[in-house]
Amino acid sequence: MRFSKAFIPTLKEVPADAQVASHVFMVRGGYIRKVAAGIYNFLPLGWRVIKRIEDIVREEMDRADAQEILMPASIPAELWQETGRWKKYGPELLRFKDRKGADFCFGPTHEEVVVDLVRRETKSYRELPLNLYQIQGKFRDEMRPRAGLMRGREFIMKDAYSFDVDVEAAAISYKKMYEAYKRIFKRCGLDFRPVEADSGAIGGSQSHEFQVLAESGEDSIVACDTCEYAANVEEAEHRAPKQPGIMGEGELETVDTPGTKTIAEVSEFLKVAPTQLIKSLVYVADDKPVMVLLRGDRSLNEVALKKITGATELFLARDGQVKKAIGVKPGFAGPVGVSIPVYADVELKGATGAIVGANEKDKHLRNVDLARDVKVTEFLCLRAAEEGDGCARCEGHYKSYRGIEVGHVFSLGTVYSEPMGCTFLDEGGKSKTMVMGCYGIGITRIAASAIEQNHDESGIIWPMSIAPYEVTVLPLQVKDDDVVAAAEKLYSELQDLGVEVLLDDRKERPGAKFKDADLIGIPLRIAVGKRTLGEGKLELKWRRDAEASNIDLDGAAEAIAALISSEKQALRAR
RNA sequence: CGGGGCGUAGCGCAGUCUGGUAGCGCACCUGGUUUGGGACCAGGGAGUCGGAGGUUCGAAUCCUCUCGCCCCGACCA
Repeated sequence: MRFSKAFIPTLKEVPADAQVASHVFMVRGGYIRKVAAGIYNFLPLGWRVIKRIEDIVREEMDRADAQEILMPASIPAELWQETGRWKKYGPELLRFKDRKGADFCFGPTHEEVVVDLVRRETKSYRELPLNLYQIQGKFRDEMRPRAGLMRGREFIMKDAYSFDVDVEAAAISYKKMYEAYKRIFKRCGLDFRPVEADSGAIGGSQSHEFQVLAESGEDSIVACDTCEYAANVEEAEHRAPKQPGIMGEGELETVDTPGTKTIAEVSEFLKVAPTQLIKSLVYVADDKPVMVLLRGDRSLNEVALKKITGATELFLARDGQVKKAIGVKPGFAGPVGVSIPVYADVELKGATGAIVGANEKDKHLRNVDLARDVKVTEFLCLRAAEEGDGCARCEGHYKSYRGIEVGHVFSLGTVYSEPMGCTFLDEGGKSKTMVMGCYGIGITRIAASAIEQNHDESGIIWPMSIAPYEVTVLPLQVKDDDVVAAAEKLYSELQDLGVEVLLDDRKERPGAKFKDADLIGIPLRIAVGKRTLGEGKLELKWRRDAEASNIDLDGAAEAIAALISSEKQALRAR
């Protein structure tokens, strides 16, 4: 492609609504333009990146025996009513009516449609396993779209659905997808971790998120420094401590703590560390109040509490509900003498000398001995994991990271196949329900996360595998015939070798071309200038490196093509 | 959905408090000089001041309503 003919509107200034690197550079580099909140145009460069990512995903999905189909974006409400999601899915589901007034939605995910397809066409165990996938625009009316392509409302997703005869077979399908995902993200040049995720209310047996490690990520994850264990902090288990988290001595006493409602205020007022306090939280689990005890500086792992209580709906109690349950508003709530179930974090087992709310306005209790003074229903691992905690699986310790979720694999069991009657006949002629899995990849989010992970102050640094072009050729003096001729020759030779090349033939000064090249982030840059041309050389620079080097003009195209293909091989082999 | 902020030329912003000819930088067009890290000079085109209503002799500016966008939070197969 010739830059002079290309639709690549680059910007010098940072758009006011962009905060994160991927958003800033994709707008400045002429990759995307906003149409509405969370909805974007993909310009030629942006679309080339998406297509390259899609190609990698297709290759690996096909290799894992999945078959590509395309389902509609518009889905009739009847299908969603069958599974009850028409009611359950909130305002995030974009609903609309056709001219006859029939309800439709713009599919945010396609379980219903694919199950409907498979239940009609697949009748025998001989046809299973079956794995169908599509790459398609999805719409989710997010409350708060943000950060460009990182969290959009309309976005491109690869979604796959597996159908198996039983749980064991489904586990094999799951594993195949898990392995395919690892290959996909590696080939995209991403530094990622598969992490254990909440399989929660949906009921499946397992679930993994694929998280790209990046400071700007929305998710918090912990990963063991010794073994392979990594998990979303919403979900992470951790090793119980050997010693109680709070120790002290003294007589149980009531102290006045006027107006101190938060942990910080109480610790400030009593001149003790927050670690000497016990945080008493009242939650409502399916309409029943429960109390949770944590050390003052910890936070709750809500998923763990959900599992323990078996509740499908769980939320922090409002002031009035707390008052009703234990007779005092939050701020002075405590576990001594309450009649609702009390779940304490294991860290508090054997705790003495703790400070808790007195269940009386403006009063706290000091020197509480949990064993002596509190009726604890159960000690459990309840707090959210933090950096430095002991690993649940080995003797290692956790490091914490921020992550961007680019993929999610999920075993669904029969959650959809059961209500929709997706069955088959087994060898004995008996009707059975298919066991499913679903597997998503955020195609557009991969593009954003690749930039989050690979950029500097000047712009993007694309991995070779997903870059819009593999090499850019810059003729530096457009009025010098020798320079132009050499650049044109190299350009056509590279094209003949099948290299994706962008020739910056614009009548710009060298500085402007360098700046745009850095911004756009094509991994290899060849500068054709009269300085080096006189010695029969071209200047070659990797976008990721600070220094350039010279290569011979003779055979340059072949040498460049070889560099590109070995770079791509390296990503595959990683 | 709660809190905060912003809508003025394609982009970034000033002007709004204190009503009185709509501005600056970048980008764009023309001409000239420049040419290895976003050149310079001269000239030029471009804005229903988000929208509707109101107050006023007069509204970008004051009032009411509304729409859009951004940030924080809550939420999120």
